[in-house]
Amino acid sequence: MTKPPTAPSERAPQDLLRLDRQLCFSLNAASRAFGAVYRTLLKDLGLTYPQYLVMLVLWEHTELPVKRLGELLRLDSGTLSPLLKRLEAAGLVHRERSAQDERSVLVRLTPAGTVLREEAALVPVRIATATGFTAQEAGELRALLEKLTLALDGAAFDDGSLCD
Amino acid sequence: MTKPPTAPSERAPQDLLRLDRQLCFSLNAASRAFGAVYRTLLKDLGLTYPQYLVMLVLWEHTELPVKRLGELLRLDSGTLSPLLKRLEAAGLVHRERSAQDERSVLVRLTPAGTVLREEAALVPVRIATATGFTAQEAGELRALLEKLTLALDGAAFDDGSLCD
DNA sequence: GGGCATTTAATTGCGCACAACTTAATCGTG
DNA sequence: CACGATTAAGTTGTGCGCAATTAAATGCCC
Repeated sequence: MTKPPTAPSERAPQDLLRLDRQLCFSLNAASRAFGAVYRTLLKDLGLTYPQYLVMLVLWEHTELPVKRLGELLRLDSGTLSPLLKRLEAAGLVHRERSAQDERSVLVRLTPAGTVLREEAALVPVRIATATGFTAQEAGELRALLEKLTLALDGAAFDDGSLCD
Repeated sequence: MTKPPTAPSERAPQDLLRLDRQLCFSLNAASRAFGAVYRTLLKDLGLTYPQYLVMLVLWEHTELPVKRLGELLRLDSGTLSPLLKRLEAAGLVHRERSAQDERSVLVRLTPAGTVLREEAALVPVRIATATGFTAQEAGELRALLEKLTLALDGAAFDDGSLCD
């Protein structure tokens, strides 16, 4: 039942397979658990979790093109276009072609979208409570996650071992 | 532009909002970055990332009911049923009603599904390389994620502040 | 200025995640 | 044994994530 401590360099393939499963899986599980808590908290606001992320960006920037929104959230137009269409149907955002560059579409908060910020003010507090994390733990976790994301992004593009 | 250091107990709502965004978002981003790397690695095997997770469980347990599979992966039949149907169509698993309990469906590896394990052997190694993480870092991250998941699961169910 | 590559959104198609519901088998209690 | 409650899978519908494609505007270079 107990696993003998093994030096990293001597790990057997089975251990790697297990370790791997646990890391990618625990990340997946945590992400979905987070989503579940957000979902219950956001139900009253009529927002999904990804929609909430978009609103968070807009509450900081007020108006910005879809392109920039996608860069900030790591999402492409295939995801954002229908999502923004739903937010527009809900009356929270307005979309219009940029006058300077007619290819670009500017997303802007409506008054209703701006007001929603007040109603959403409690969400982060409740989330922080739900995690039970201290600021140190949260910071530590974020640092690890950002390091991981950076490494994985790099590997996906310029690591030859992945693209054989 | 620079943020003055503030004691956690005195954080203003805006800071909480930002911190919150960064934590849930970095988790989301890392999870999707992970998925992207797996996707490229698994393309040759004809597996999606969730399908790979199912196969990982099956490679350990050989045969088990859908119910148990769902518990291990935190997925319900709404997700697993069509996924398993696709794995069965690909010839990797076999499904049949349990004789003991006709409500239950047993999922079992086919010979092809068993053989696929050999082909998948390199995946965890490449993933480990892509993360660039030491075993310590990976362990530390997993510990934080599991603690987080546990806290979030608890909050979703028995925390009154979430269900008002 | 004309023609071609690039950029930006939108659309289409597929698979996953989840809620709500349906169906069928089993359990429990009288 | 009967009958209501519970349990396990499957189905349906909605939304997200992403690849691939399309359409339109812009930039560039001769």
